[in-house]
Amino acid sequence: MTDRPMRDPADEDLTRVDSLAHEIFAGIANKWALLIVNVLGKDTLRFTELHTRIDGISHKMLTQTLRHLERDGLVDRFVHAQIPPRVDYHLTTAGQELRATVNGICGWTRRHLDHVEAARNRFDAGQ
Amino acid sequence: MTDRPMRDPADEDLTRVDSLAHEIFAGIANKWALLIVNVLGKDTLRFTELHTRIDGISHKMLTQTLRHLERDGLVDRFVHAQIPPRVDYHLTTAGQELRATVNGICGWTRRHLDHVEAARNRFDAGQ
DNA sequence: CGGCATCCCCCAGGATACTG
DNA sequence: CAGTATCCTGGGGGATGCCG
Repeated sequence: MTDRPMRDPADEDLTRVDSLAHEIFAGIANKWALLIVNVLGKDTLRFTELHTRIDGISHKMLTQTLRHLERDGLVDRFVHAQIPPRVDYHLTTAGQELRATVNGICGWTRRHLDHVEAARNRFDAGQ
Repeated sequence: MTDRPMRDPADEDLTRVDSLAHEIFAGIANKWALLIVNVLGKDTLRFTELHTRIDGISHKMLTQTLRHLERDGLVDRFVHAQIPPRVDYHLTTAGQELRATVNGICGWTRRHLDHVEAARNRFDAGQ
């Protein structure tokens, strides 16, 4: 938004709010984006399929997040010229690479359900 | 909030909004939580150190997110009985495990700065 | 079916200030 | 220095409706 040209890529840092790196990171580090990347996996899914597979996401957020991922080159969008419309989504190579590490977080979550639950009980017990 | 007892761990699914897995995942899948985990790394840092290392985070969000991570058993909190107060934060074993994959996302971001920038230019060019 | 625009509400989260 | 509490605003995000 503000004009801030000629930024040296070397000083791009995730922890600098005004850096490109931080901005890209922030756009990905939210549950809907990560879930979409995870659910897409290696598949090619159409809009409605994603919508049904990702419980709780609104029509609007799905569209919006998919646009964002497409713009950042994580998702390819294929529009079939037919009625009714059919639009397919697929992870790009870069998207696939991200998916690999996102799956790590998903896996971690599933493996630590009990750990977290126990920690919460302990924490809540001591106020 | 709603009483939903006796949930079979087997049907815990990240994509079910009312599942424990989704709730835990959602609490972690946001930029501040991930950045804190990343910045903490293997170090032991006090509140102020975190605050200065993570540009842009407010006092309130840092406290709040640290509490959340502590409650979920990702962060250990050490309060030194002294004046002025000194509070140290350190990743638990579970936190370290998560950090490994979070670093993957951070690394991915840094490696794909150019890719994303180019994709954005292409996207914006075609409207 | 999928996209986009509109309306609108709620709360995430920033700013500020007071304690121990 | 660290934590908690209060206030207040912006925009995230849901609901709805209309197009191609």
